[in-house]
Amino acid sequence: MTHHHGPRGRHRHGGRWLVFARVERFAEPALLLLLRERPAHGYDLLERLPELTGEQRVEMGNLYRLLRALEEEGLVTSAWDETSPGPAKRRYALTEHGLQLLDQWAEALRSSQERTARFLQRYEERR
Amino acid sequence: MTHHHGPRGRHRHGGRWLVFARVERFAEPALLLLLRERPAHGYDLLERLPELTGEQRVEMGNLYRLLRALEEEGLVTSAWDETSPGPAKRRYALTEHGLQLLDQWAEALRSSQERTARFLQRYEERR
DNA sequence: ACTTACATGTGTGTTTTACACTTAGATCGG
DNA sequence: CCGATCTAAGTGTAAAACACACATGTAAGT
Repeated sequence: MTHHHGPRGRHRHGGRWLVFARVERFAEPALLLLLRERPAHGYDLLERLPELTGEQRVEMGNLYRLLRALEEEGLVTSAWDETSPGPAKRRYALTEHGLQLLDQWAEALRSSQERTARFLQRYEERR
Repeated sequence: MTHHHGPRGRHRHGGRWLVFARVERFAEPALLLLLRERPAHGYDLLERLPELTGEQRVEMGNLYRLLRALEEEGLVTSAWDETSPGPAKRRYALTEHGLQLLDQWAEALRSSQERTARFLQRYEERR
């Protein structure tokens, strides 16, 4: 049974297109920001991400993979949380490098805001 | 010789990350907007796109494919321009559907602006 | 005993983007 | 005339980003 996905940023729904206009890799700066506020484990981050990404829920499989990738790059560290009860939790914390990358993201997002603002201005100009 | 691509939205450069924070599929609304202003052919659009996307040049191979995809979806129409001299030009024009999709994009981009603004606000809060 | 919530993952297909390359008409310098 | 360069439109393909399905185990509630 082959899947039939539409384009990623655009989905047909009730005869019209739904467009999302997401920033690529936005889950990354979102994670870094949440982790700057306080260390947390994956499931916790998964639940708090929509505060930043909008209603759109980040796919959990990819989230865990992303966290491990960030760790490989030295942007976060992790350790099993032995203290708390329940299923084993891997607790992530931001590193100095991760903090720096977050700063870069913030700058890039400000540029993105300006680009989009210019687009919208030009869109409004002659319509 | 194997290629070595880094992550798409992030590239190492001189010891630090360069982050771009691009909106996914942004070339699409950019094309639609340019075509709303006046019909044009691919190469022309290629040169004018950076006005909207920033310095980042849109990859030409993908641009031509995107234009044909837009046509298949009925968002633009095209015809060979017989009149003008030089290499054959395929002239693209926006359709009513394309105009509607552009409107959807504009709305989505406004939402994106708000999301990003919220992110940046939260980023600035406690730093 | 069964279901639900918490928690962390793997497998894999699709879409989007990056990079390399091709073809062909026209124009310009030597 | 010959080669380089600009204009114009593509193809091929690999990597990266993302979506969807599924697996595994703990704990709590009913």
